[in-house]
Amino acid sequence: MEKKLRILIAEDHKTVREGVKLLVNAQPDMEVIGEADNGEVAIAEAKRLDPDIIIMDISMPHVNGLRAAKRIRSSCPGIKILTLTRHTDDGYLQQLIAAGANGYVLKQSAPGELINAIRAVADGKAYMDPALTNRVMGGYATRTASLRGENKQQLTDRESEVLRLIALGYSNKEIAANLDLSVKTIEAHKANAMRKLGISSRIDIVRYAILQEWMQDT
Amino acid sequence: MEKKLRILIAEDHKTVREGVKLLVNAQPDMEVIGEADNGEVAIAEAKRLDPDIIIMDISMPHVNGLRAAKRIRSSCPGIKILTLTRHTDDGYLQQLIAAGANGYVLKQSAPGELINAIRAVADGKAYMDPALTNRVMGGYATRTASLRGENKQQLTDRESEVLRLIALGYSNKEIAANLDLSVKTIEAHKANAMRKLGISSRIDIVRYAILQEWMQDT
DNA sequence: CATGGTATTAGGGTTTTTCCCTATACATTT
DNA sequence: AAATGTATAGGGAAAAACCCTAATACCATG
Repeated sequence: MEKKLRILIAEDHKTVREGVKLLVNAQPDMEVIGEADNGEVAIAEAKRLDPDIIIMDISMPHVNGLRAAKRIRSSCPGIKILTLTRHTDDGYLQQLIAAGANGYVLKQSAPGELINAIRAVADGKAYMDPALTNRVMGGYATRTASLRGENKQQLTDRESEVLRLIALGYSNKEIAANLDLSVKTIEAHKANAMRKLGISSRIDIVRYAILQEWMQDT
Repeated sequence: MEKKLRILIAEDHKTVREGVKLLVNAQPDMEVIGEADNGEVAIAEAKRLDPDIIIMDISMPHVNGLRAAKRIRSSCPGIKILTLTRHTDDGYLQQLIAAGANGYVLKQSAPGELINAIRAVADGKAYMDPALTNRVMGGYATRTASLRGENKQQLTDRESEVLRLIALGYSNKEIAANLDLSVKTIEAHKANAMRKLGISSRIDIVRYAILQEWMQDT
């Protein structure tokens, strides 16, 4: 086997960090070699561990991901930086590109998206979450992206609600009783949501839920 | 309906806090009205919110649960204090009783144990986790406790392993493949573990796992 | 050392849950 | 008006989980 991709995770939410680790380590060609819960530690760990790729949350305490990215870019130019964020609507996007981030993935995307992004970035490509491509292109690429079949459909509120309850361990029947709907309806929402995310098992739902930090709210 | 029991959670691990909240709010006669992630905040919130009961982790940063318990006992004598801990073997037990804690529950007990404890303490009774009764009684009560059927059997490593994987969303089949065992064996471990804990659904397993902080390791 | 408890493993048969396909009503967009 | 997407749900097939039982192995205690 080839040498595995060595990955450093910089992310202040422990749960998300663990979720990402779970996902990455499940790939045969990747391994998480370190973690950091703020930008300062991320910079130090980057120097110490010399990972192939850093997965970095842009909103971290003390030194945020943007500043950490700039400093790592200058001190360790060989390390690829893949930024991860919850927000679709923040102003960091242009700045991150300027700061030299190699990729940009939204937390609300399917877990597989992150894996795709890691492979792309490791290959020397730039990676932008499909949901963001439009904005960067000034809206021009809307139709193109759709035609390439790469557009991420986002989940409806009902679908998210159902997935979250499934991740928390409820059966379809329990969810149906809870929301006063037919089990059949729950099944449909679940199936539609999973189709949209391109996932196929309960464990994938749990991973997605952890990335969304759904496991802690309520 | 009677007025609900107003509960304050003092616990530094957010995941556990959220797990307890989930469990407590699922009871029709209880509600979580506040949270604190260290002893200092717990003292302040106790004064501000005047809860009926505080569920307090004894090991918290800054001001630990023991000191917080003492200070709350003196400043707000009407508030019941239920301590929650991971350790069966710490030296705090005697001190906590001296400090005026009304109850003591282990995190590794079944979630239902916590609910029992809350009800007992709210009723003005003292509550001690059955697993701890022996130690307090100087070992004398061993047989008695067993005969009362209140002894908590603790999970074996295999049983814990299986429960944890179930909580993470794996099916029995996947777990069997993972551990190289028959699905039947997984079913047996699951059933035995659930019997020991007195629980009966996947959601209970998830709650238990959250209390154990199993959702973050690995 | 024999006996009883419990841990680990697993099968048979039934019940429950989930999965796949299809369908209707309604809103929005084109 | 037609197409798309959302929310709802049914029928029937497949899969998973559940209940009961049981063999083996180990270990402590009488």
